[in-house]
Amino acid sequence: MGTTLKDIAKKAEVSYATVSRALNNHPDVNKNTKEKIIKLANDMNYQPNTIARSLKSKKTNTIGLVIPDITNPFYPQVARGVEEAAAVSNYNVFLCNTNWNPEREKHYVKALIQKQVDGLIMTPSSENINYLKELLDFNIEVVFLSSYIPINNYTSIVTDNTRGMEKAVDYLIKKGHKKIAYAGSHIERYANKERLNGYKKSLMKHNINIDNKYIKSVKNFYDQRGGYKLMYEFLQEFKKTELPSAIVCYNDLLALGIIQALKENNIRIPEDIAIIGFDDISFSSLSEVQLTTVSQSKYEMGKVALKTLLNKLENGSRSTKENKIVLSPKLKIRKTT
Amino acid sequence: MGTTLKDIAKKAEVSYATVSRALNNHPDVNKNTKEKIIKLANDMNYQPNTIARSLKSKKTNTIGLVIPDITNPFYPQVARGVEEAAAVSNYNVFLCNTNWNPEREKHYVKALIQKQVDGLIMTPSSENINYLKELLDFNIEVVFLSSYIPINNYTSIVTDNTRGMEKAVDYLIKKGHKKIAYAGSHIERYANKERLNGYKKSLMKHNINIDNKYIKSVKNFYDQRGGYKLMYEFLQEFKKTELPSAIVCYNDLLALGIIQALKENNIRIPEDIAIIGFDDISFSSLSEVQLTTVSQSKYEMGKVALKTLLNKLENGSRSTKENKIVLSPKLKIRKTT
DNA sequence: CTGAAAGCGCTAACAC
DNA sequence: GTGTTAGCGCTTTCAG
Repeated sequence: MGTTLKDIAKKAEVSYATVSRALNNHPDVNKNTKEKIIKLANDMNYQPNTIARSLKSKKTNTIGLVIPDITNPFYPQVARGVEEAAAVSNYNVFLCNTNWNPEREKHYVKALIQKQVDGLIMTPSSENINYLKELLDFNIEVVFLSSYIPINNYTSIVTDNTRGMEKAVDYLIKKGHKKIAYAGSHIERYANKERLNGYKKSLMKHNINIDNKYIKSVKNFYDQRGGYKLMYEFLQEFKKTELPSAIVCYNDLLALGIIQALKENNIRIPEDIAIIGFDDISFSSLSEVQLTTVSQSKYEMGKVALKTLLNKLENGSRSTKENKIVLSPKLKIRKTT
Repeated sequence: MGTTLKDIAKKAEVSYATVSRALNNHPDVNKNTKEKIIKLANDMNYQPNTIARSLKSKKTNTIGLVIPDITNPFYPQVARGVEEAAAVSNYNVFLCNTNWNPEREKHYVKALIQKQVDGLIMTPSSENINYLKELLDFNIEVVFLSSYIPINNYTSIVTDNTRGMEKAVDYLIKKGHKKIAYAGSHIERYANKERLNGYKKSLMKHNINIDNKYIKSVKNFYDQRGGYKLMYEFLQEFKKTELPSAIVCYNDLLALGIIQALKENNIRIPEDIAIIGFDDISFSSLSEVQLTTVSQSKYEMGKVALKTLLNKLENGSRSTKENKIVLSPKLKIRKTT
């Protein structure tokens, strides 16, 4: 078993309160005894039991990171940002993969609350307000990631989705494209809606008709598989000459699936159809892929989320006035356009 | 503040010991009072403070996952395996990215110990025995991942690296390759050594001379950048005709970097040089990449690691007799060979 | 079946 | 400058 304060106190022949003080750099403690205690603590390889400390202080220096799927390459970057910033401030982070499953998510949030995490950073599996209000009815501090949840005193860290997608479409139009399709994901999700808005905004700005048959959304799988299936839907519905000349995608994973389907059908990229993704996951820049995409600052996003959360923890939830912190996306032009 | 046992006890007009019993399904508690208490607990949205419980029970149902870099696509899969298996058994997992930095690693391990994690799953930043003995001198249960550490009662979950690489080289030789190079990583690491052994084993088996100039290792970066630089070294050292006709790589990331360098030099894959990776990260199967590779069961590995750890926690460190649990790799033949 | 009380390891008033 | 003590929220003997 681990050494405790008492063990040290016994050896040092002082009360254990003194040991506590010595080890916590309290001003009022004799220099000699302090040194003696510190030496003893080192010798005995004393590790404070932070759980006991937390019980008293009501602070665990622990946060929960609740995300849908660490396997989507967007998240590891974010997680790294969260984690590194957390380490700097002496926090540890619980990783929870909800798998887009609200039941699992509830379970996780409960478990985290019971473990007394100081706060939560999450990309919720559902953005339904009532669901979230119920889920988070534990007066716990939460920062949302990549989801905008318009509840008072919660803040969300997001990329400017609309602007990002608008830039992408602007660029396509400048290159002469007229028939541009939008391949979306979770139809009701904030990020998807915003990106779709950006798409529409650009079209309108350029007096191009918004044609609903060019707007499609993935049903079940929010990764390559989804994009792949979605592209086949396009291929079935349209004659070759009616196919869009460009497709902007909700994210890179979808884009990759779409590209695969196109290749299988000997449709050239970008000559026949140009593709733009969103996220800029690491593999989009591979020489083989070279996907044009709207880049999100993933690492930065994680870092900002963590810092925002800590700020709230230290200064109260209203210390961050913004309900939304918006990061700027960048269009990265590569070989698929 | 959260509701506590006492709050419930007050309302229920019983002692809080009774509440504890009722909520923990103790046999000896009156059915009516039990129901009343459970109802009350629900109404008051009672969440047990597991930290207080842990202080008493000396068990936190928490483990630490210490890995070098969640950003390397090998790890998210493993992490998912760990995490999902953990969830099933009601454990939570702390994610720690060491960034291959032993100092950070020490810091993390200490923090985790202080947070009283029940055990650790780790891919250590260094496999030095003395380093690890010092690091883990806290009688804490540890399962190693993808690193084999020959210390009593510790167990390691690994892929059969030697066999995997051997298969890869066997296959190349069968296809007629004679000049096969090995692109390695951390020269002193277990996994690298084993893979290199597999490479040599196959060559010897087929009476092909082992030529040290065909064995190279990455220096600083264990990802694409490393492979990229390494390939340029090859290109500088050899005339075109002397270049190997195939390269087996320590992992997919290196392979990807090598491929990029080859493309830049207009060397065709697989016609001029065939490439085989190791890991089978998700992007290796992309239609653009189609990397032939030795596939590791990453998700499985995480799951097994977690289960092994729990087994040790429940039944003692010697309950897992194997010092090493070995998973079988599979050669996935795609388009780079 | 239920209550009283000790104690997990630590912090922080409060005395002296 | 140091010791005593209460208490964080919970579990678990021990009595009754």
